[in-house]
Amino acid sequence: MNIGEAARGSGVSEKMIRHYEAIGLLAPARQANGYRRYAAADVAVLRFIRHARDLAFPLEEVRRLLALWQDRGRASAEVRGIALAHVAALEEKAASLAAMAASLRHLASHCHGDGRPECPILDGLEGKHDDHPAC
Amino acid sequence: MNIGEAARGSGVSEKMIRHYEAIGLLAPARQANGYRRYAAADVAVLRFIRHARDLAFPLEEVRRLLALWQDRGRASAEVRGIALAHVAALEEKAASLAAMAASLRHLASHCHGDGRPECPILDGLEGKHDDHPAC
DNA sequence: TGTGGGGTCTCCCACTATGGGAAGGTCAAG
DNA sequence: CTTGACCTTCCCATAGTGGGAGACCCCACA
Repeated sequence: MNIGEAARGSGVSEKMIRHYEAIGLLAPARQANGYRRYAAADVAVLRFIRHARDLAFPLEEVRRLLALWQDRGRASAEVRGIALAHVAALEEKAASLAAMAASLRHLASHCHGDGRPECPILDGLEGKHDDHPAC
Repeated sequence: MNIGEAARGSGVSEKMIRHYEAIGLLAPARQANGYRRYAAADVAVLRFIRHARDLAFPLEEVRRLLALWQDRGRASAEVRGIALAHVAALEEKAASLAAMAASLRHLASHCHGDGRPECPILDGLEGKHDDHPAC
């Protein structure tokens, strides 16, 4: 099948399919006219990549997971190690974002939000209350 | 003061100070020799930017906040609107990352993580259990 | 036979935000 | 006058995705 059908079958855009090929994640065959030809196995690889990306694995980790996936004799311990490290990274980033949200929400909670110019949010960004960070 | 002192005084790297100038967030004076000269007000602007960036405001929103900050007659309602929209965006992203972490952790919890090749994590990425997504 | 339209090819550029590094000018202290 | 710290501009890189241009390829339809 051609790239369009592979895209529809995998849920990966044509652009990204070409990109993944360019960085060596897959190597589809070529037809006489230069078109890429995708076998069912290629589409499976694309789906694997998409699922890994849906979990926000960086492409370099996708590459490692893909290699392990295609290695019949791999030890599941290695996969698990990658996965748990990524879980930790995700949780850390989520916590960091949640902390920012909480801190900004706290600032906003002190802001009247009316037509007047007084604004504790801007004061906070300015650093006015650096001496009273807790409140 | 020169850029180095402004950097130390604001916590913003020289590189980024020049970048912020290039995109029009501040406009320091120039000395005869071509060096940038920063007044205390410029450093205050840089600190404001840094605090906004610490809360992950995109630079385009920093620009709007900066304009409001420097506008004596602004309505705090507009600031509050920007801030709360950003809080919502942060919380949404945090929730999304937390969901990914939970889902990957769930996969990993079924993985022995020993020397054997069986690996539910890779199976999940492959999409093997698309018919039993709940478990 | 010609034409239109849809698919595909390769390139280049854009985005966000940050940093590295090169090649060169400036200035103060020794 | 040299040395070293500081400053300048300019180019490149990162990660992942998309947009678009200009050029083929192929098939159907008139």
